[in-house]
Amino acid sequence: MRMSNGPPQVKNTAFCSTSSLLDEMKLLGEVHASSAPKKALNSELWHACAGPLVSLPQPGSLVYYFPQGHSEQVSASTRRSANPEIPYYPNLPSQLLCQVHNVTLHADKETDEIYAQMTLQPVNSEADVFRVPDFGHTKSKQPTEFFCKNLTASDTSTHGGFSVPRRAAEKLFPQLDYLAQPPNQELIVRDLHDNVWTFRHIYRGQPKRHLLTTGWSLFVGAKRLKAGDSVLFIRDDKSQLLLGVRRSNRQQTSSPSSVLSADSMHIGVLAAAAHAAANRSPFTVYYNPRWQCPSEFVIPLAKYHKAAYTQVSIGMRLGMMFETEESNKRRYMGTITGISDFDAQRWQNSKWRKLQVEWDEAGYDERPERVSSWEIETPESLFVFSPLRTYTKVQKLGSVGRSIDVTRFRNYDELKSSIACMFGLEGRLDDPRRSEWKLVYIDYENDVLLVGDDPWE
Amino acid sequence: MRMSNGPPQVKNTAFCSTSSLLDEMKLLGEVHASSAPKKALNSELWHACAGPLVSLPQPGSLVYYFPQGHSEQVSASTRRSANPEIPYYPNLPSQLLCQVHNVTLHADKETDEIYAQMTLQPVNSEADVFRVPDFGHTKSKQPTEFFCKNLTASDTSTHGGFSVPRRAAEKLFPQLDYLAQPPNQELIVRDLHDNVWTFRHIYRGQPKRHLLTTGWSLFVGAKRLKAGDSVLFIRDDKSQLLLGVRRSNRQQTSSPSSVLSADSMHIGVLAAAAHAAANRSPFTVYYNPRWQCPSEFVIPLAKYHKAAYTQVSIGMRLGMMFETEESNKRRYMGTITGISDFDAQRWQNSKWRKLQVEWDEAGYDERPERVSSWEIETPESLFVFSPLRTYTKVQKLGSVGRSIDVTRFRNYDELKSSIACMFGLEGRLDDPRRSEWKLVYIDYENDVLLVGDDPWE
DNA sequence: TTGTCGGCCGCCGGCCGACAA
DNA sequence: TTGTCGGCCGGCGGCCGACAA
Repeated sequence: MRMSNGPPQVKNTAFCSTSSLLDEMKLLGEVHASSAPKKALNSELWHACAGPLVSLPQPGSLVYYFPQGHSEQVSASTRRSANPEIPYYPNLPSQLLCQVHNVTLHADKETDEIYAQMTLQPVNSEADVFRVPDFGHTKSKQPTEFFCKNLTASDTSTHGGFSVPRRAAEKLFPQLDYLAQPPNQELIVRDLHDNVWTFRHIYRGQPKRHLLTTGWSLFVGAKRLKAGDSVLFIRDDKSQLLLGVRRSNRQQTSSPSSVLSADSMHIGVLAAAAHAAANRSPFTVYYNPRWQCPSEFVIPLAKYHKAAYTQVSIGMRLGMMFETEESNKRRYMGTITGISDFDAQRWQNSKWRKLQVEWDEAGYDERPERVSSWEIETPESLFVFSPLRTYTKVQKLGSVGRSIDVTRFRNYDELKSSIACMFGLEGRLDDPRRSEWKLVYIDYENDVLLVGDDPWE
Repeated sequence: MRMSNGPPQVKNTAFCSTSSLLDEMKLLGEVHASSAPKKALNSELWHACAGPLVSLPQPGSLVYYFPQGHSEQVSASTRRSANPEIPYYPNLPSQLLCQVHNVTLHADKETDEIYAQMTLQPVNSEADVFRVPDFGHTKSKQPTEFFCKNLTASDTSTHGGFSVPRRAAEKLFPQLDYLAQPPNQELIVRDLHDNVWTFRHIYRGQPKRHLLTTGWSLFVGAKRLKAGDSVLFIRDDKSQLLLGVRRSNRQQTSSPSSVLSADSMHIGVLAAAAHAAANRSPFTVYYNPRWQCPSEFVIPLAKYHKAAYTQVSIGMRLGMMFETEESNKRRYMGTITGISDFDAQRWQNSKWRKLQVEWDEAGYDERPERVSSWEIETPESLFVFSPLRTYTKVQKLGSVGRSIDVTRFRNYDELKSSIACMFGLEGRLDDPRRSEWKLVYIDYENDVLLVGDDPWE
């Protein structure tokens, strides 16, 4: 990583930009356009719409910002890759250490497409960190009271209503009075924009099933849902029903902007970051998790450091999580076939998409040919002691595991021997035949390491 | 105006960027996204939708590009004015002499909102001009076979069809067979995207009137038209019917971009222009004529020079054209109350919006407090020999006038005496009582000066 | 000349169980 | 368990002239 030196008056500018930052924070509580005050979007619902793989950095935390990744998002939006003739910004490193100042959740009024706005402030090192007050922003994980259904032709046709999967209705909806003839109730549900939708929920037919009838077609029409799109329901902490929409990839419109040319947008990304880097002043980015190239370009430091613990080499096997069409996680396996600069011309020695991968399953459904080291799991990064296919279960381990602070360790060996000591497993961690402790898993988002045996077996 | 000096190897870079420009031109014939080949939009229809006040520069011509104006368009789109903390580009002058390389017409697939894409190449002076081949692009004026109607509640309700103003039906639609009972026909009409719409045109009712019935509601639904929006019909050179849409100002949605922050967009505008200026390389801008701040930021040289001929001073009367709610031109009168830098901090000595104006009619309907000298008409710039209120008629004079090349003259006096000489009017042009030649009018778009008497009186 | 309304008719939106995947 | 279909009923989409601005 290239480090750019801050100007001599770093302290001063940092102070200036901090006060303007606070102004900005006040503004953020208010409106984007000048209309009625806007409530913050429901975080659980936002994350449910975002899918299981999307996580956002915590306000106050440190991240690396990758201009290349940001530029890729612009390319995906404009459907034009960056013009090679746009100017160079020699003072802009390929990764920029930043403190996250705030993260706000948004959704497009028209399409319900979710995105996040982040304000990042470049810092020289962790020592520079200005502690921002905690605005009560808590990490929101994928809700457990959740279901997501891919809409069928029947669900979206004008001919009928919505067929509710049985488990979903029983887990999420208020209990029906099954003695009534027929059993039915009125559901009151809110979407991301806090619009209220009411649906008639009825249990009828031969055989019996749960259906949403009256009110459903209004919703389909308003959101312009098509077969293949998904709807999801969650119950929030006040056990209010909420619903969201995920459009199929095919449905992604994202018409080219009529505001700014693709070139100017790419230049804007780079110039804004370069200016912020030079002055240590905050800058604002939007992150659209559900677009074609879903690589995050704001990487939490802990997640980034994971990659530093791991040695990768050509021929090494790797796993990587993707979202399935049914909105679940699924790990795809592959082999590292090359390690090189993704863009040797413009971003020499950048860590962005440095690894070339050949995927075991060459589905027409596109997986990237190039990935970054922090996106993948390697045998070492996962401390493999058991077959890879069981890992998804481990990620549900949570409470039965034990945790230690990963950041205390300077390298993999220190970490490993400390784990072994902690659990009385000296010498046994490296031996795949001793399987009392089958699984070890790092939860990078929470900076903790979980150890436990497989509770499912 | 500040002039920035080109680098020593100007010739070289100019050559390089020219060849890339030709590549770009080839690309422009193809698609924006990678789908089926796209036909060029109908220019007459585009201009009809744009309204009577919008004109675009000719490919190959010289213009001044104003970064401030471009930035204002971004502000209008994001509804956020430029952050004062965005970086300075000391090498970017407030106006940039450019050659227009191409102009392509576009319309948003979703909203039919029109916009134009222009590629501009900065040049040092007129001598630098690289003559681009003429792609047969001809200037398209407001079509004469044209009508535009503001939609009423009845027009857009689901209850009925569209009431066609009588003159419009008789001038534009194919003649009905008035012997039929009732007289009716099927109209086949295309929109900007070349979609075909068919309407039943019927002449019925008591008293008789022209109506569009079957097919109309589909169109209203698809375009999401509301009362207050306008539709317009034109007949092209092959006497095909075309129709377009103009949304009411109230209806302008333009939700904030989820791609780039407003700051990054503003920076992108400035950095792209600065880079293009430094390298004399082409850059691309989008111009959205129908947005809130409709000031053009790409000004034809002839129009710009007009302002140089004219002296403005505080207290001077001025006229300026605006579009009325009925999509007609209307001149509003005002008084110059100040002449000063619009943004003395960032754009010192810029000519952009240098004039402060107090308008005679302080309608709630917003007219700008500040304008640029080339946007206005002053008594001198119009060579006033007759009351202002007749000028709109003169602009229809066209063929009965005579023309001379305005650009030959270095100042107003030279121009005036040459006109006088040309028409044998020495000494009489300045005398308001000698009225054989009542009116003199400059058609800035065509670089010609028209002289004639008022054919309407 | 043309905007809005009441009247009226027929199509399709929408609720139902049958049936099969 | 749930996707699709045929049946069937009623509300509203949509065509009409009356009437008035």
